[in-house]
Formats: sequence, C-alpha cells, structure tokens
Amino acid sequence: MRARERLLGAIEADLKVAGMPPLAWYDVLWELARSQDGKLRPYEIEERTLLAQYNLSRLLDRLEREGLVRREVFAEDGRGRWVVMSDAGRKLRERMWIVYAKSIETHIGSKLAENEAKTIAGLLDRFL
Amino acid sequence: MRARERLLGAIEADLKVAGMPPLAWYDVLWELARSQDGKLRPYEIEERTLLAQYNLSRLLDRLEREGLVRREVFAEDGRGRWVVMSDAGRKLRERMWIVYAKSIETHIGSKLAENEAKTIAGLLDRFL
DNA sequence: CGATAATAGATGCAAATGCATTTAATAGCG
DNA sequence: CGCTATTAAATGCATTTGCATCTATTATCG
Repeated sequence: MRARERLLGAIEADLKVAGMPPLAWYDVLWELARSQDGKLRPYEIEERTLLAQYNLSRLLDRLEREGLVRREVFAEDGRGRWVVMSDAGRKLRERMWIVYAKSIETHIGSKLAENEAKTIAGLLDRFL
Repeated sequence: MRARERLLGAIEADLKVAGMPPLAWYDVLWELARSQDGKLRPYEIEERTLLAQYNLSRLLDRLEREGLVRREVFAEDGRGRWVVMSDAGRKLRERMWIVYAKSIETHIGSKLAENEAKTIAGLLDRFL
C-alpha cells in the first residue's frame, strides 16, 4: 500500500510537472488505443480500468469536453454507447506516454531487475 | 496497482458492511495507539500515514467531531498541536481491528505463504 | 404479448480531495 | 534586537468522488 502510494505520487507529480493530465486519463486513452477500432463501450473501459461506473461516466464527460473522445450511439443496444477515441486523444496519449515511460523507468525500472519484477508480478497476480 | 485497487476495495467493503468508518481513520488511530502516550503531532501522523497535510487536518476535524481524538496545545511550540487519542478512539480502533484483521486474512493471508509475503515486502521496500 | 426484472449509463447532492493561500509562531541572520 | 525566512497547521474555493437514484432500454417468463 505504501509503495503504491509513493510510486503513484511520484508518477503523477512527473506528469503534472510536464503539464499533463492525471494518470486516469491515460488509462482510459490507453484502453481505447489498444482496442480493435479505437472504441469501447463504457462498461468495457470500466472493467479494464477498475474505475467505478459513475466515476468513469464523469471522466468521459471531461475527456469529451477536451475533445479526446466522443460518445456515439451503439446501434445494437439502445442503452449502450460507443466511446470513440479522437485524433487529439491519440496524440495526447502518445505525448503522455513519453513522460509516463520515463517516469516508470526512473521510479520502478531502475530499482528492480527483470526477474524481481516478474516475481512481484507473479505473486500480486493472485489478487486479480 | 491493480492488486492494491482490488484489495483495498475488498477491505474497505468489509469495513463498511460491518458499519465501520474508512481505513484512513484506522491508520490514524493506529499510529496514535502505538505511539508512546497515545498522542502525536499532526506532522508526525502525516509522515507515518503519507496523508497530505490538508487532508490530515480535515480528517482530524472529523475524528475530533466524533470524539475519537482531541487537539491539545503543544507547549514547546505555539504553532504545534498534540493530537490525543480518547478512550472512544481506542475502543473504536480495537473494534475496527477485529474486522480488519479478518479481512486481511481472508483477502491476503490465505493467498500467500509466509515466505511469499516476505518476498513481496522485501522487494516493495525498495520504493520506500 | 404484457408485466416485471435486469442492465447501461447518467445525474443530483453530500462528502472528500487538491491547490493555493492564510494565520500564527519560531528560527536565523545581519 | 529587529527583520526576513521558515515552519505548523488551518481554510476558502474548485474539482472529484461516493452514494443513491433515475431514465431509457432490453431480457425474461408466465
């Protein structure tokens, strides 16, 4: 818990210094970027990011307001929506990644050997 | 990050079901309980819990409002305060611990062997 | 088919958080 | 000593979160 606190704090701070939005934005943009067509249903993003439904709904409001995604109708089910990534969204994710990757390397990569990282990942995987 | 998300969510949920306040309350009460005289300066709690200064200040407002702690003058430095644990605070921490301990065992203890837990702790310690 | 239940997502309101700044007091230095 | 810088803690205001509920739509089952 403490390690996560420290790491997340350090990484968010790096993003902020670089004038970037919070990590949660990245998480959503990343899930969209690596999805088939750059679009997902809100509940899919929810599952993948572990964001609460109401928090995601409002996060999407913010992303939409910034022109990073847009919500489109999902024809097969009138209750659903598509969340579609825009070009601006793709661009921002790439710019964020440059900062984020460096931050990961600084705060994590440089402190763990490959096999140690694998050990942690293997053990923590039991909780997922 | 995900493991922490899941675990914390599960533990907070257990506390809530048992009618207990959030884990942050426990953290503060625990630091007080294990301190010398059941009292600490706000900045000491801040260091130990990693809570932000302004968040702690307001958390203490809530704890004080519930009669779990009280703020007293710190004679040696007029800027400082003592945060003193009350009997109700001690009692609550104990009751929380019953739920919390069970929750830890259920969600963590039962999934890791002693040596595995030590391995994780040893590796994550690099980030502190 | 029609009524009831379930699901996807949005939203009003209260509480918590983040940020910048304030207040009050002590420390440090010429 | 007096002035400026620093520190401890609190606070006003904007943003975000949590909770409960709502709306709209689809699924289920007699």
